[in-house]
Amino acid sequence: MIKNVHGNTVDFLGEAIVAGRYALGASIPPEPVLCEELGVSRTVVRESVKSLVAKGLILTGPKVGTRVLPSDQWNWFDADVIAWQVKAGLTPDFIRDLQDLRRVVEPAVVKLAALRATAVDIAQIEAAYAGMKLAVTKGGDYVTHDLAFHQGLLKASHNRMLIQMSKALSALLRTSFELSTSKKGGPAKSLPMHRAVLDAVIARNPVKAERAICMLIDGAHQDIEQLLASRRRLPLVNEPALRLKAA
Amino acid sequence: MIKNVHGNTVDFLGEAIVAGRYALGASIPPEPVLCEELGVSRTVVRESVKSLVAKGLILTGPKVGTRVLPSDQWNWFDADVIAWQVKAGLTPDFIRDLQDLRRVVEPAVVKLAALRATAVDIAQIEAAYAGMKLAVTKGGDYVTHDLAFHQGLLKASHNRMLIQMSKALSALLRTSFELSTSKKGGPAKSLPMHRAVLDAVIARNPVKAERAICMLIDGAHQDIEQLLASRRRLPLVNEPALRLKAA
DNA sequence: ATCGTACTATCGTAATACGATTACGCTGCT
DNA sequence: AGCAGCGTAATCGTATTACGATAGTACGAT
Repeated sequence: MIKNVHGNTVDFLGEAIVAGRYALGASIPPEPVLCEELGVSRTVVRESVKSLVAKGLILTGPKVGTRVLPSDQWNWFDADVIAWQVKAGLTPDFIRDLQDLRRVVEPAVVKLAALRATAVDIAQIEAAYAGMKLAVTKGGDYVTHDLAFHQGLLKASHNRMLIQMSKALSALLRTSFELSTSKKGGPAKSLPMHRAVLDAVIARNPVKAERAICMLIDGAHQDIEQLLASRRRLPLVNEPALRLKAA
Repeated sequence: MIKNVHGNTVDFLGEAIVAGRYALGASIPPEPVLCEELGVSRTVVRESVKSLVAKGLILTGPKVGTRVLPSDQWNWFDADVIAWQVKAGLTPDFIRDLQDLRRVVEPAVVKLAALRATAVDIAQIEAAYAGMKLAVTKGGDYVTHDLAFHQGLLKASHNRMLIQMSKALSALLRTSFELSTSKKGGPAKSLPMHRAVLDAVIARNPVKAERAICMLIDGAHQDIEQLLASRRRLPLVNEPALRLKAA
């Protein structure tokens, strides 16, 4: 996936930082060194650094260099930051945070969606559900439609802040699904629960919708807990990935 | 407040975009034009643009120029974006979104805080409460300590995602307070409610804590609704603010 | 031993040049 | 006259060089 020099550089540095390859001190190599290591001009390095500053990952200053900020100052709802964390390996802490978030947000979202969903919103969610159903009966990509389903709910809440969480929740859902497949009948079991949520939203019944989504979440919650219990260590990606320009 | 050329440029462009001064089309002037208008080099303009891209406000491409993205793709949890929105004027939509968020997040946060707060967390919240009390009895800055109180609760939830919302919620709290002052006895009335929340957290009683914070939120909610009802138009900031370097 | 000053590493900004990409308009064909 | 293919130009992307600004560090003076 070759985008451009800037994008590659941002990704490289972002991944490295999120993966913890640089300590929190005043660690990152000075700009000229990065230029040489990555084989790009200082222009690109600087613009990339600015992007990372904008995402709250680092801090720069004359002579102080470029230092990594504590992770609680990072923009954890930024799509790139999440992607880098996912690529670097989902730490138990991160998953736990995401689970908290989901248990907080999704019930509230479906309540709002039940109150505010437009016909278009519902049509989109219905389409996603159809895709899920098809994937179960005829085989196919279940997770994509599952994500679309939940994203549709987010959108139907008509709240910009809540919609922001889409990327974060997707990361969790994808992980949760990743192991649901290994268990037989995961999708088949969760399908009717999704239907129940959608029906409650269509019926404009917030209470019912909330109950339904909670059942869904609890199921996934158990799966995740099993996952965390089973594999103590999560996979880490380690790639040299220097020389961005070539390829 | 003079930071540096880059910071000023980002702020200028960010404010302009958030304030809606550029339409959604392919609107923003080309880089050379911005250079001349702002009196800065292209280097600065480009780095600033990259920062805004990183925050999801704009999108760039050769020949297509720099176009503003729809606001639901912006990083609404970014501190800068929120600051720009606040400065540009809190639209009713924005306040409504924030209120939704608060009603969703804060109850969940205090429940988690009641379970997870450390002695240090509680000490910090207690200090904030002391500040609030002092402000009420002897006069002083109430809102700062109020913000510290809620921020302390966020931190005590020990969830990175939830902590992120601090900046957003602060914007709402500050607004909510802005008019509580105009009403007599606002702080005096809210003080015991804060105490109740803190006591419940110390007692490690999530249910009680949630009930207490809900009362607090409902009070603020009513204030805000009054505000929205009373003034149909909210103040907008309009400043030419060209020539960033001078001053 | 402590304070102050000079030094130097590192980022900040500017200016210029050229390459890459793509929207737009033109030309030529049907 | 309408459409398709191609060329052109506008605009961003990247590289290079140069110098200014800042802040940490070390040395020297008191």
